[in-house]
Amino acid sequence: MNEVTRREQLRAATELDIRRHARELLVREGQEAVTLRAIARELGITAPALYRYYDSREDLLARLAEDICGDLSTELNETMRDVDDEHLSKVFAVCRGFRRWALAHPREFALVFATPANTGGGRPGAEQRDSPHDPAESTTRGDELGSVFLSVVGPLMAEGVTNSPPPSVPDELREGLADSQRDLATAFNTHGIEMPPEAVSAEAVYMLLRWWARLYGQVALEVFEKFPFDVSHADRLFESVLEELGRESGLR
Amino acid sequence: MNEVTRREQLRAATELDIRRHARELLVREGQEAVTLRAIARELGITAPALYRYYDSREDLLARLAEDICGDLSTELNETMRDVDDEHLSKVFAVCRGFRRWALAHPREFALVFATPANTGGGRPGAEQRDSPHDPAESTTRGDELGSVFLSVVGPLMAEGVTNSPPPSVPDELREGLADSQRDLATAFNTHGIEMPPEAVSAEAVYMLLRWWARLYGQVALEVFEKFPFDVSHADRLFESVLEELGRESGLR
DNA sequence: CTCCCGAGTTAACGAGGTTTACTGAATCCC
DNA sequence: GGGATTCAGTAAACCTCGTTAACTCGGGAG
Repeated sequence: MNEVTRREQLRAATELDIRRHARELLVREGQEAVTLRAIARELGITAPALYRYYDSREDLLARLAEDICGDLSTELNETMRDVDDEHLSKVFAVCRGFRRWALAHPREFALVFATPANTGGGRPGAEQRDSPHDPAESTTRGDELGSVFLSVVGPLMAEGVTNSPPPSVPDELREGLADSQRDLATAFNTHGIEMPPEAVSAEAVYMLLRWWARLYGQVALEVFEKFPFDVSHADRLFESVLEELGRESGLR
Repeated sequence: MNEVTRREQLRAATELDIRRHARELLVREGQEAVTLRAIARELGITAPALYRYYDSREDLLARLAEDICGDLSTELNETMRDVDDEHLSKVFAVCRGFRRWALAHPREFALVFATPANTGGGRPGAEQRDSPHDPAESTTRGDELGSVFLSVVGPLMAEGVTNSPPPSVPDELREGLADSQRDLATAFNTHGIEMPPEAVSAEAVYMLLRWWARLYGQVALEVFEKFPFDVSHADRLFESVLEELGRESGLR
């Protein structure tokens, strides 16, 4: 009744090895250095062998991106462990953790958060393939990261803290946010966070979007060094962004 | 006294052709499709011939990025022509124009605004090369875009409008902003915009940073489709970001 | 009329992704 | 247990790519 056969065990092991080495190459030398042949070389096998595990280089990179999301998730979760139970403290901790991670792993950040999502490049219908990996796993890892964010934002919404001063979402937007409210509510359910549906208000969604957009913008600009001039005081600038966000969201 | 010889004329023409075709490939099929051989093929020449014009593929891509900045600049300038003379209107117009352009040219956007800047990948000292192009031109095109933004922000600062309600820059930041104030002041000079030095206040710089970070974040998230859920109402969301920025900056 | 500069060519190298046909060992099933 | 089967891995090959080196050959300069 050994559900996991020896073959599957070995397979899983080398699969892990492949991604470990791929990851190392990505970190050390950048995305374009993540080469099937280079990975195979470091593993002591030949390049075509990798096709037993992945459909193509592109496929491998996509899987790598999922791994990265997973690792970022666990890192953020660890970060939050050492933080007091104030909801806002946790939100701040996650934001700071995200920034720290992005600055420490620029290449991973670029791969996961700034890669144009197949903008018309691929032939349509190139999505489905009956290929060597569990399709059930595919959505899991990517959403793991969302789970972290949700788990930190959820409590805020549940307590309705966000509504204390309504962030005044523009009327023209309110209607458009309805879809997102539904999406977010089901997301909470999916991730096992109990959430009264009325807590997912338009204001809450609007707040969430603002947080993400500003956090992302600030971090991406730092990672890509695309500020209009050198910002030597990036740390303090980031802190003031957080503070501002907290204030505007009616928190604390 | 014909300063521009026939040879130079031809050279400039094909150089333009090269970039035209490179650009087309970038737009149609993405960055990795911009291949020396592909460009040469479309031009009816052979790949090594391109080395008469560029040091390497990387060099060509860098030059392409500058071209793109230039085109974006002229597009933004044209956008602003049809806008009334209210400073705020112009700022909004530039922001909307930037977003429109980014959504219409995702690959160019990715190349120029979301490419990790050689993060330790290159060997140090690989910067200078005595190569086939005018070095005086190199800084010009990239700054052209900055010029557009400055030309629209400048008037605001000059009139001191931004100070009406001081955006309350945190004390810890004020000191760190001094460098940026100097940078910005010299940038105004460089771009031929007269600007009283006292107008480049810490508040003004802080405001500028916020505008850029939020504009960039919102646009990049849209381009890369990295919002946590589908935002069908992206247009209205963007408008509300602008409105919020205007309000927070004490404008109008 | 020469000489030469320089745009463009051909040939070649090494590296990359991917496919095809194969080997040989582990597994499965009777 | 033993043959059939599955499957990780190999070898060879194909095509594309960036880049270099050695050349051709025409227009401009003296």
